[in-house]
Amino acid sequence: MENKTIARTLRLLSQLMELHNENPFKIKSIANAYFKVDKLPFALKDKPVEDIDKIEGIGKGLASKIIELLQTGELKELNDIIRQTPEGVVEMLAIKGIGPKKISIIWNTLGIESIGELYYACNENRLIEAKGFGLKTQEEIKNAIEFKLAANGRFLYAQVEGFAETLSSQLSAWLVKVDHDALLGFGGQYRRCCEIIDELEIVIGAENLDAVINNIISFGPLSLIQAEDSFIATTEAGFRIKIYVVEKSAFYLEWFKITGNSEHVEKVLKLAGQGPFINENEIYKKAGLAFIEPELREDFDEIELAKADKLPTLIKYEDLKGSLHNHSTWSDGVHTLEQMALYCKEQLNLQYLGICDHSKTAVYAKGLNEQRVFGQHQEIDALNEKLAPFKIFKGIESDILSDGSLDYSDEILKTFDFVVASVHSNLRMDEAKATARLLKAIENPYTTILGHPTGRLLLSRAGYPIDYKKIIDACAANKVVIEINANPLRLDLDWRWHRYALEKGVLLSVNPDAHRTEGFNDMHYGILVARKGGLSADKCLNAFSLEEITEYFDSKKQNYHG
DNA sequence: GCCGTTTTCGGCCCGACTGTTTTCAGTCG
Repeated sequence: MENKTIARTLRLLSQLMELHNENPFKIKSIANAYFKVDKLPFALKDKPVEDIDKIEGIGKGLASKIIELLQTGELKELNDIIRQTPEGVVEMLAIKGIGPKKISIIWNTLGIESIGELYYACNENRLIEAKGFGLKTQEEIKNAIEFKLAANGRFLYAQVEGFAETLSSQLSAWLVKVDHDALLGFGGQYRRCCEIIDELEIVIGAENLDAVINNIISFGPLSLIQAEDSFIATTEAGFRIKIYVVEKSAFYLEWFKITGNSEHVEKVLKLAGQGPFINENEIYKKAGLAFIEPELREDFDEIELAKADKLPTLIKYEDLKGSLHNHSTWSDGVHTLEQMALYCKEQLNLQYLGICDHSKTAVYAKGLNEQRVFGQHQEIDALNEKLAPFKIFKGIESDILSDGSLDYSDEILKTFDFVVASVHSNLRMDEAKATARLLKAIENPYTTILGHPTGRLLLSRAGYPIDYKKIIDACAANKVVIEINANPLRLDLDWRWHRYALEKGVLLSVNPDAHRTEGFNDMHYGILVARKGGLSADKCLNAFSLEEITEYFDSKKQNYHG
């Protein structure tokens, strides 16, 4: 069992114990163990069992729970407490904005045992009767439930990627037997690299149409059923798959049709006619357009750009020369500064690493006070000598406080090579307040990059509302770069605003926000949405070479060094 | 349930913010 699963199990146990009003200190140590396990730099399953209770925060009791999980895959204590809790009540733990204490009241005082009932109770104005609940809380719970329901059956790109690739190879292997020369391709949101996938669309171009159609129901990995124009299946997790089977000669047209959104497809076909087409290139050629990459087929402005042959050369992962905005053990990261740097240098062949640990306000994340900022800078200086020509830039992820100021004095701020300014607290501001707050941070001469601009967590939290145009215009005026936070849960700045930012001359940066070496991998997802947004390498800060970015940081510093 | 011992049980305690209170509890990052 992986650490992540163990950690999640412990978290669930602590939440359920809180729900059942058990000893708060006991709960706290289990919750603490969840954090500790989640941050371990090694896998518990590789550790001798007798060493587990030596880990800080894990004593005999927790060690035995962990060992039980490792050996049996289950935890009796958890199973017992789950049995004593209605399923719907356990599900409520996933609603943002309410925790175990509030759920306990909802369950035990109001007698509500499912999310559906809870939603109904909000509409009937019944929640405000309970102690500690008022109109605002009721409204907030209602909104959170609506958000959660809207996320039902929808998945992050990163969540379906592995499944999709496996399915693709299984289908290919199956096709080799049934129809050797068939063609296969993904379409829809997956091929367009959308951040959220509602449905996985696949097209098969069959040489032997009958053979494929008559046998596909027996394709083992999916329980397919025949629908009107396709074969459909839903996985246990609720993910929908749709497979279209067409004659091989119609494959490219069909592939094209299921790839772009309907407006894009309609507009291009109006120009191109009905085919047949030997490939997608020919469709665009006949339409008098330059080839449009699948990511761009959203009926944004790509057809006009293709007509004028002004499509951007989309950035590729290989264009990245460094990685900015990452964490280390100095704050809440799993790996040390040196491990993070070596990984970038040796595994990823990058030229530089920007380290941006949390600032002092983020106490929960071991944020750096002024003293520790100096300490980290000394370590960076030493590492830079050791690892040259590889370079670690001294950065910080400075909290944007409620009034828009950063949480260090100018004296400290000027000691950094660059500053990522991000919001981590007070996330429920209205648009006017949230925008004003960000504007003030953008106008701060020490701000180099605006971090995850809306604070959203895809499918889980909406993020605070902002006036995008005002924010982007201010970034242009103050030469502030906007982050594309590459964590698949964030992908924030949203790709729909990349084009506007680029038009205004704002640079973007694909930042993984890595908290461990594996986190750098998220840059792949950042690149996918950056391509979708129309980003080219020359407008991407971390595609700058070491020399170029050094110059960029230096010129930014002219703003306050005079 | 963990830790750290004055070695066998007492003390454990992020801070800001919000919404609910009328002094504080719950939630969050």
